Amino acid sequence: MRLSDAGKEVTLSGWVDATRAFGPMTFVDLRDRYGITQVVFENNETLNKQAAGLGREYVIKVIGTVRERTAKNPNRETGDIEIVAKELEILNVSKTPPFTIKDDTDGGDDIRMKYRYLDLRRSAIQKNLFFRSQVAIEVRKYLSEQEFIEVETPNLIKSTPEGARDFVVPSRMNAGQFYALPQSPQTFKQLLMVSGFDKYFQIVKCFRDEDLRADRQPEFTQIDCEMSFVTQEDILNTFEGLTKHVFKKALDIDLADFPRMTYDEAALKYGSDKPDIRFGMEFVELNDVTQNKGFSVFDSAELVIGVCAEGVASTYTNKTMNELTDWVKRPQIGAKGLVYIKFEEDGSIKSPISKFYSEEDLAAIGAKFGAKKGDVIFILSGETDKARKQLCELRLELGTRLGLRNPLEFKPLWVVDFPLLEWDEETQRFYAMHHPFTSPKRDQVPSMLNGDHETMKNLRADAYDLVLNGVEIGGGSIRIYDRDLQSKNFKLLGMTEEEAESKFGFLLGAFDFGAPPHGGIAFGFDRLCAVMSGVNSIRDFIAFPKNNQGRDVMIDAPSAIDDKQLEELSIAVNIEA
RNA sequence: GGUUCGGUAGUUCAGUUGGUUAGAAUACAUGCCUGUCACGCAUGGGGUCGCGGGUUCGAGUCCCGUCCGGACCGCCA
Repeated sequence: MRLSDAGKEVTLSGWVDATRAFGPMTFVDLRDRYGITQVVFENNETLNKQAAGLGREYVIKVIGTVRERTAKNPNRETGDIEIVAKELEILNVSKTPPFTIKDDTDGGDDIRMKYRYLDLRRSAIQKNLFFRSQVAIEVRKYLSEQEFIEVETPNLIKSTPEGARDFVVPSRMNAGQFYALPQSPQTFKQLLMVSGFDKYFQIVKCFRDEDLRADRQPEFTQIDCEMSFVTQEDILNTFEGLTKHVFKKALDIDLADFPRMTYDEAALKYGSDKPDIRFGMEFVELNDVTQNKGFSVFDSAELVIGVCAEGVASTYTNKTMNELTDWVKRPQIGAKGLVYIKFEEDGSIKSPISKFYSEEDLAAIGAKFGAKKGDVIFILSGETDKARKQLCELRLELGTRLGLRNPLEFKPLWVVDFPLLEWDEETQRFYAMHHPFTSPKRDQVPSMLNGDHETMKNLRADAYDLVLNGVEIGGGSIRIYDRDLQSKNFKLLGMTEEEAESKFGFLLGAFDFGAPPHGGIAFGFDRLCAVMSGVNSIRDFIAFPKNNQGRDVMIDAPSAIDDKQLEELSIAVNIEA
């Protein structure tokens, strides 16, 4: 209700957000999903008394007249008006809620989750769910216009212990056997391509029984898509279009064309397959200018690599340097130490390694970065992959400290040309980098069919990720659609022919009946909503999320089941007491 | 499996080197108040300091164990 409604008689229902009583008059803030409206009770002793007795979160219905206020409240959208009540009905009472239902609630995560239905009354969370709904609507609109068809695929499927752990569901009618919940509808959408649906999508729940994070839930939602008769280029264009459409409609932001970067380039420049390109600070390799100068740490390192932070020489004191050194030495990062070179404003160069390096040596290192007066270079060294990963973390931390990671600035990019396979030393076998249905690049098919071990390591796939602000929000690939190539891939992944047949026989069988070339992509829908809102945690974009331990503390799940249920399922629980 | 931070009033937190009866804000209750909107003022009730053990004359504080929550590493094709 706004000023234009003044004079109207209205009926308003909602929850009591707050009451302010002044003897003969009482103000009640009435809250519903549209906002908060002030109701005033005056000139009616009975009604006023009743209103003054209302508790927080009582559900009431008020009949009254909209009136322009004498004392307006510019901080509230409804602040120009109030409802002068002539009737009040208490529809329900409420206990005092355990935390305040405000945007800046006093409740901690724990108690908010336990009373999630109250937490969901807060406009901050409601806003997130409305946003999520809007994004879903825009996704459906865009894909429908492109002639995609939404098809539901089953949730009770077959366990495939490749990849993430499955959640399993025992079958009562098939004693001793289990369904698995899908980690993704991957094989079904490929079968839909074999069936000729051409362009498929589904906004779908997926399940993975792995440890959780702020941006990871055991059940989460994907925008799952697949297309036939397409190349990687077609897919990137289609879904870049989808992303732009959603940003325009939901946030009124026009995204520029997405840059593309190969996996190798991302590793080299950012030490990550999901680089945050809102800021520069690209890696520079320093082996040539740092080694053979007598500093044994660098001399013995496989890789010496650094980043340059601009203009921090004067503000980054010894204390800051010690802090950052401790930070990279934490077990989560695992660096042995941190070397810095300060290019002071007065032209001097300061560094803890200056006894090994002459002024010219240090200047030469600086030149590699184009370092100016006032800049600081941070250097890590060690085994190549580790050093890159550690420097990636440091770069992000420095970016955060320097305010270069504005959560409401959006810089998407495609990372392409992922390796097909990853060699695991421990188990002495290959794992699929994306998944076992991913196709190698077309020109690499012959080497995949005939190559040696080293060749396999270097195979590149038509696999791609959509990365937004350092977060992977989508990933996909062109699939194998040839039976022999798929069999070869399963074999490379350490599966015997029998295993491949029992796990994926249905798919291989389908490939015998005219499978079209196809490929697709899946977006993490919860994550997309969170990143678009500039938030790291996906929990407040999910109505009823689970905690770090995978528990729903509101309904107290998971929980034990009756012996009778166990018996029906032919299951015995075996827990050490 | 591991690292790390936390657990004190309904809630959010403070609590010094181990030392009197554990505090604040807010919420709640009662009373006053005709323009508040974080209303104000006054009064009041409210505590298994997560749990168990230990050290000590004495433990919210120190030690060990354990449970719970947050963030992270491993893991997440």
